[in-house]
Amino acid sequence: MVRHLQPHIRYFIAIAEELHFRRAAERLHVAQPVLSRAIRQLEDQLGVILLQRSRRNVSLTAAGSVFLEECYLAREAMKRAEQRAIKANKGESGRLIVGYTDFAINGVLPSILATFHSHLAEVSIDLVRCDSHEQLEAIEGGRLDVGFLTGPVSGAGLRQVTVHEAPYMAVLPYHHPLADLESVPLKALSEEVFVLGNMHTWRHFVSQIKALCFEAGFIPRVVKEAPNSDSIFGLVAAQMGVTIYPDCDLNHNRRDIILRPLADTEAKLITEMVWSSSSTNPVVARFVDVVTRTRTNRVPRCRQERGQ
Amino acid sequence: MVRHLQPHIRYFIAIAEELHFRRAAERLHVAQPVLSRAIRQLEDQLGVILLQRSRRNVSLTAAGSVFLEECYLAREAMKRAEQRAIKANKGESGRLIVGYTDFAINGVLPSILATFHSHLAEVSIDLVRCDSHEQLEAIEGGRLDVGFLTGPVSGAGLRQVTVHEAPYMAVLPYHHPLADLESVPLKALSEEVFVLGNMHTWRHFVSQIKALCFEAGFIPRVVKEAPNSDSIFGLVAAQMGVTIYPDCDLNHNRRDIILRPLADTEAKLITEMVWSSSSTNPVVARFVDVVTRTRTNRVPRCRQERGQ
DNA sequence: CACCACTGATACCCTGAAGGTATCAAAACA
DNA sequence: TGTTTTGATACCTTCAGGGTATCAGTGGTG
Repeated sequence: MVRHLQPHIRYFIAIAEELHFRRAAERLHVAQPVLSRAIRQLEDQLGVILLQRSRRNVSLTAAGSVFLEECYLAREAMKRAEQRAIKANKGESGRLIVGYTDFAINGVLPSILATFHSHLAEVSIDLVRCDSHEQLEAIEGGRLDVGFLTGPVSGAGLRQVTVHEAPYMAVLPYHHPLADLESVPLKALSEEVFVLGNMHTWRHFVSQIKALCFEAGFIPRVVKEAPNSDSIFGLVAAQMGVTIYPDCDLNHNRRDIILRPLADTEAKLITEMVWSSSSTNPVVARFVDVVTRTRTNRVPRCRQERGQ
Repeated sequence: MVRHLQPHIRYFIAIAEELHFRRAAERLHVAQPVLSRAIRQLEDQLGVILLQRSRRNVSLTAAGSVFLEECYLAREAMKRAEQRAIKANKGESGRLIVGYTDFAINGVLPSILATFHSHLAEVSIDLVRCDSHEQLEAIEGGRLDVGFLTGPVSGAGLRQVTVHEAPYMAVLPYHHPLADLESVPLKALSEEVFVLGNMHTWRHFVSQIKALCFEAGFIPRVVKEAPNSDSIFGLVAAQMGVTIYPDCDLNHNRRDIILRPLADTEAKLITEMVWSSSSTNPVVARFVDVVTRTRTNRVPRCRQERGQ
């Protein structure tokens, strides 16, 4: 144990507990005169008599009692400081700033965080809702420790692990003719009009959708851009158009839209956990470690059927 | 300001705040190399890198941030310890064990304590209900700081101040013939039977009542001994007898008994504040000081009349 | 009452931790 | 390329803090 309090304080505590200079000196492994002097100095500095000592008896004064209690608190505070620093160094304590997208928070992130919390309850996690490209900047700039964002990701100094892959689904209004099919060929959507997320916050995702359509041989006609998932689904339900969306929990809560797998593509929306390889925060390594080791537990999901 | 934390901690705090060794050194009035070494030693002792320092930049590691926060707490704890010790020495902080009797707690004590609390809120007062003679023993034995008890008091090493004098009153059942008088001569009670407190807890008080009667030329016939004030008044109301009781607030709350001043005596029940002249607790002196300086404010009391 | 055991305080010495000076090496910048 | 500025290193110095010897009351004991 490191000794961060002045020796005077340690000595005072020992003497106050023993109420005996020689015994306290033995306990502290110092010579008795050392204590006589230390207490005198302490009392001089404070201008307060702490110990009432006669030739035969040592007792605490009222001020000494008060000081002793407070010294205990200070000593505990100092011990705690050491221990927390050591734990923080091992990544077992501290703070972690985690970024997430809508896809992540509606997908795997909650269970990941719950798992991590059960492993290392002393780490406090700050969650920040942040678009994928903003997260990447923040991670590179050191403002974010870990990001959960839409891949693919490339960047020097970034490390990543895929935490989730969600197949793309066709999202159709309830009475749309294509909803009769078990699965929807991507090309079948070429004549449809699309509702998509706007380019500002959905940059990563929308450009992937567009690439997907391009590969299938058409350019999607976007009639509406929406800022968030609810708006997109609402507009589809309102028969403003169709859209393509990854298969995540969020979809299955609505009864006014139909989801169908895409037939002729294996493309998936990839959610990556990303962190900086130059990160100095040990909690990051710890977090990544826990997440990768427990990554296997996926939440099973049942297929939605139209009509009841 | 005394410096009770190891210099290392003070240095670490300064550097963490300045994030600059030279500036921190200036602020601390030490040479810069001192800080380089102190931090290295601190880090060695903890086994934790606290400051990430390149030739051009100093920044806190994650563990360093944690340690800094905890160091602040420890520093505050230590400052607080000093200040409380100094205050305790001046009697402005600390603990006071105060004894009281039923008469005191129903008389002047509440306002005295309220006044003291408004003067010195940092003193915590432990109140102990305790009979007069037990209080005297406890004060002499150092187990009690101040007592509020029934006088007169004599004892070497005891100091005292009279905080209240209450004239004795005749306490009569509601329909008692003597209740017709404005004031009751003590002798008129010589043929009555008495309800008094028992000798165990009411020793001081009962012996004074008996002395009073003896001076008036009779020995009171005690038919009932009761352990507390409520019992005494209840027994009087039940026409078991009369009693003599000091004039204090408690009396005036009952409608089934009548209080009349005693006509032919000036005797009063004296409540003394008593403390040990050898007391080492500065709070005692402070308390006594506050009480004696503000003793003048007595609570005025109106006379009770029979029959609405 | 003389004696002894034991207490905390004092006097004095010594060591090493902590502070100082000079300087270095790397980085940033003009 | 030279200059400035940074934290680190080497080495010297000093005094706070630790040690030993001893003192001076105190209380118990034969």
